[in-house]
Amino acid sequence: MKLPSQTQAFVLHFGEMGSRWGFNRTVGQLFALLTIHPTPLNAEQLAAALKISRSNVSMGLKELQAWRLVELHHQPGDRRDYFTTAGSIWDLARTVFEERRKRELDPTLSLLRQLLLSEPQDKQEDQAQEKIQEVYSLLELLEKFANTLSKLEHKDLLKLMKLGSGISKLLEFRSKMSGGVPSSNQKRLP
Amino acid sequence: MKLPSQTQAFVLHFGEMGSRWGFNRTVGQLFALLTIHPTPLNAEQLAAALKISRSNVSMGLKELQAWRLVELHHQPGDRRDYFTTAGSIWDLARTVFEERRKRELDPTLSLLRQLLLSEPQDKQEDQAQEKIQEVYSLLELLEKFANTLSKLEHKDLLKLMKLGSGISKLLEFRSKMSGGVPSSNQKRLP
DNA sequence: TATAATTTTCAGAAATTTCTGAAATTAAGA
DNA sequence: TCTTAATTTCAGAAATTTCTGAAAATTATA
Repeated sequence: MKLPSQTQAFVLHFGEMGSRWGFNRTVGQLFALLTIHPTPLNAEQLAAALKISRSNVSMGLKELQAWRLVELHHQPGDRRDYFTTAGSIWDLARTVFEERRKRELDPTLSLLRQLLLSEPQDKQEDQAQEKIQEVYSLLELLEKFANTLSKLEHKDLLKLMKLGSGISKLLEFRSKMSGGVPSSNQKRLP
Repeated sequence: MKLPSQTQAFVLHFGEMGSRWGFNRTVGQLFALLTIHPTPLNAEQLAAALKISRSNVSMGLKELQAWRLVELHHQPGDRRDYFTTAGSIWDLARTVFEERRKRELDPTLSLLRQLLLSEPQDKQEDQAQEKIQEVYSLLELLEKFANTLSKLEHKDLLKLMKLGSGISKLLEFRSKMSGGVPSSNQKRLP
């Protein structure tokens, strides 16, 4: 497996960035290679192309499956598993976004919820809990917004992302119409 | 420095999550403690409260300064540096968002831009470059959207995040008005 | 059912990251 | 300027994460 130098650079870079995106170097490289390669690859091919051990590939693929980023293929008369990334580039970005939301937000929301249950015993604890409440409210809203974005149809997501500064005008416009476009989350003013 | 158990749990959790959010345990703990504590703290107090070395605190604070998440204070007649987190919870979230965008997106955009400059030498390279172009377009749009969100006024950001499924209705509405609310990024249909 | 091909698991090796203590540096006050 | 307090730096120790090779488990086919 000899990779074109462009592909090589792409794969190595995704390996480097992997740790910033929530996975390790191998997983980053596997993801990049499976994304850029036009056909499905088996574990042996992946190990050869990335010059890493077969077992490391196995673990990496398992991780990518946990992230829902790869899918299995089979060639007739070949019992080895062949892999590609799951869906279009946009599908993949969406999945990464959702999985990261799960891993980066959910555990904290769960802990903060728990901390907010206990009664503060003194002034100091009361102040702390107030701050915790603030952080909680923010993260909860962020989680809801992330979910909204996740559920948006591709067409709408594109439209939204391309709005640029038009967003604020649209929002302003909306409030002028006072309820003309009802939101599911916000009560209409009396 | 004895911390209330709530605070303790909050701080430890942020330490654990730190690595998922782009910093290490110490930085996560420092950030949490400075956020939840009502008054500015000096390095010695931080080291005592978190039971870590003075030098580790120094490095952690340096890192938090690089993230623009802390600010310095001084007490009259005391030459030690006292620290708090910079601004409100929302300010902090915004800063984390911006800094993460820088660290997680910019290096990749820069590399991909570079890869797109070279001429593909064969079919294989051409296919690869096509994929790179797709990834680049997506990330570029994401970067622009992130910037738009960053620049949004707090009031507008809240409004947007609270829209929920109302977003698609608003977007739909907008296209019906064909240019009624001009966007800076999208050409009006002829 | 036995054999062979493939994949997974996992203990420990290797690599990387984080943390500490000692020394160096900076800066304020005497 | 000298002294002392405070902070920073950094080499190496400690902790953590990643990776490998060998063995075990799984799966298909003869």
